[in-house]
Amino acid sequence: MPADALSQVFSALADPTRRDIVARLAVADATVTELAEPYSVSVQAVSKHLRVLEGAGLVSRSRDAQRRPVHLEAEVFDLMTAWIERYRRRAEERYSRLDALLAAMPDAVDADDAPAPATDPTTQGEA
Amino acid sequence: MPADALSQVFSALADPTRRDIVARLAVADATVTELAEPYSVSVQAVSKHLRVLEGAGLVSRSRDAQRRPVHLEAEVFDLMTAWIERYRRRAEERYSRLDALLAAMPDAVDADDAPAPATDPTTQGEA
DNA sequence: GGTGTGCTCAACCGTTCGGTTGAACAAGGA
DNA sequence: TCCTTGTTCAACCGAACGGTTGAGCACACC
Repeated sequence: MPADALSQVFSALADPTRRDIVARLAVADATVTELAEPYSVSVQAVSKHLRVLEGAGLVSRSRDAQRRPVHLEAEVFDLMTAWIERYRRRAEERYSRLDALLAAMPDAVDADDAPAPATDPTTQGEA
Repeated sequence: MPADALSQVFSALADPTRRDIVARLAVADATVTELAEPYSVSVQAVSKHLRVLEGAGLVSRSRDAQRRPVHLEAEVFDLMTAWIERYRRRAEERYSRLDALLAAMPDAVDADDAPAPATDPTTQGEA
């Protein structure tokens, strides 16, 4: 079962080796052995990492004789950015609202006790 | 061993339940039982999720009698955004360069064969 | 055709992960 | 004081993860 796209992308990037691979692919396409060279793991391990990255849509592979050049696909990044921005923005709006609230009632408000007016219950779930 | 910050954040958000928790915390702070209510898992499981989110710095917890209100910390998002933007931008630059290259030499260039000029070897690793 | 190279498939291994249940702790309310 | 509520701790379980080694496949080169 392929899990949702966002989960795949985040979990693909949760591994430092995979992030480093992405970083290197951002400067140039590379083959599996080229990618494996700087690490102290087997080529097979890197091949597995690439399969994960490909599954997440972060990377694509073409054919060049025996070689399988790996190419970074930048579009998927937008998926993450969209998710992140959505909730960051919301959180920030909430702070502004809290600031306004605190400004409006200048005494006796314990910040930890705010009952949270729940202003925007729409579009709550992501799925 | 606490793993690097970026790995923790990405891996924390790789779980759909945890992402949903973040989404809900973006609209208002909540206690553990409140957060657990909509899901079909035990409160303990949610408590574990929160520990992961806290470890990643995505969330903070205060005290209110027996309750432990959970609060979304928006700053960590910047860490991810910075990483993502860095490599997305690089990849896009590379496409522009490739476009320019292809425009400059209108014949006989096999895109898959580019030997990768390694334009910016500095700041290659992230750690 | 045979050999070497690049890569993947398959099986296995130890660790981590998400979940469970059961017990414990902490604090307010009767 | 006892009880209930909110939360965490501890032990356990099955599945997934990151890694290994060994075999196999696909293709270029001699």
